[in-house]
Amino acid sequence: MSVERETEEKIFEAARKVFQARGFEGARMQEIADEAKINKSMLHYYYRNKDNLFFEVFQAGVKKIFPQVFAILNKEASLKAKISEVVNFYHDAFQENSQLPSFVIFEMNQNPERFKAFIQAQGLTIPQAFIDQVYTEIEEQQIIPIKPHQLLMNIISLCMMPMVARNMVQSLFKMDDFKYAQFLDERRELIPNFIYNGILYREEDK
Amino acid sequence: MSVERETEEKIFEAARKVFQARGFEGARMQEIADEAKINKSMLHYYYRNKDNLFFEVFQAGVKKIFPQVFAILNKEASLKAKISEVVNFYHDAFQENSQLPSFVIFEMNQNPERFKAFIQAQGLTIPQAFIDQVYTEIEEQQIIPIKPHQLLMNIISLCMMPMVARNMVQSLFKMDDFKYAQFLDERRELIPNFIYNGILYREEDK
DNA sequence: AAATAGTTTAACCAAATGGTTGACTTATTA
DNA sequence: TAATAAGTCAACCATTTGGTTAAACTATTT
Repeated sequence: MSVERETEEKIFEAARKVFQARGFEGARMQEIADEAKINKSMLHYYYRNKDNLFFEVFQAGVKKIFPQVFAILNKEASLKAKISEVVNFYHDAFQENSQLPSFVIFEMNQNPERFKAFIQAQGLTIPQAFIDQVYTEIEEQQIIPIKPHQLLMNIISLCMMPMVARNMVQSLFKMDDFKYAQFLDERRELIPNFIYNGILYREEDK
Repeated sequence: MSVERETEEKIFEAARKVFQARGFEGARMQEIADEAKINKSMLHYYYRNKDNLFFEVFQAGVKKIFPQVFAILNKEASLKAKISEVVNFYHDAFQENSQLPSFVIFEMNQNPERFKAFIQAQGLTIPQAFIDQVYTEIEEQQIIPIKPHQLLMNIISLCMMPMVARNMVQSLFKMDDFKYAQFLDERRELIPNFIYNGILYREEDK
């Protein structure tokens, strides 16, 4: 690879940008070519067609979101620590690239069948270690009874929703970009406490 | 209006269906016409162009999501009761039409400027009554200190995310439609408890 | 019932879009 | 250095798409 980034890589990066911003249907091959500063034919030379190029971008997106989170859930650590780490991961990973979750979610809704296969081929499943841990902590009366999937859904919801619905929330809450960044940053501490309080077992509640 | 639903209404309903399923860019005027079982020219006769028709659908969507929730938050009731009611509202309203939140959020991201004006013109703001109530309950040491906007963000996140990311979550959790409906139904009870535990003030925590 | 206004349709149209072609240039190999 | 392969480009193409038009049909008004 020379000093100049190779064409294929430039195309991918441009495609990522355009697809994430506009979605599959809204993206134009010409815009991707312009963004990459190359001829439109190059897109087809390297990626054959729009579907292919899109799928590469989508795949890469999914791989950025889930494997790391599942890795964290698989670690040796307390539930509390894991939750904090997941929350921080999401807030770090998508601080700049906040379009990614929205992109993956929307395109997944557009074509569920097509990507279900891919996700399952990748072996992306909620780790058994996490499931076991939740049930253990319930038995030990450290947390209240809650299904692991529900708990994980809560964690993901609290982290991702403010990114996915960013523009909607910014409008409703009348926050500019700076204020919203601040708002998201507050959530790093708030969410883990909120979640852990929400599931903490307490003698006097019984 | 005759026994036959009027053309304009048929068009709107078809447009709603197609735009919500495919998004603005993915929607085809011909598909809307087919869905409404009328000639494509009728779309332009009644709604002038695609942008117009889309905006009508988008507007109606926003009005279905927010005003009712804000009305609930404005009521005379305890915070706990309001939270339960909002959660139930979301789960009732989008049990069938679960595409709506995803649609509004995605299109809002596509064109933030255009719709910011509309949302503010509608006077859609988080009710002052709710804000005051949160601060009052904090002072009375009924709940822990939390900014009202953060609390509301948590409520909305926990309710909407499982609908917005439905297909993604279904794939990851390997749930079929029936199981997922069950999963969502469990959340009706789970979320209010989870939230209220999460913010409840407790002597011994201090 | 004649005239007018509102509604519906089939046939068109221009622009945009994903994709192809064939010539040309640059790098690699023998 | 000649031949071959890889990479790049401008011009082109077929199809799709939002939108228009003008004629026909229907309901309303005078």
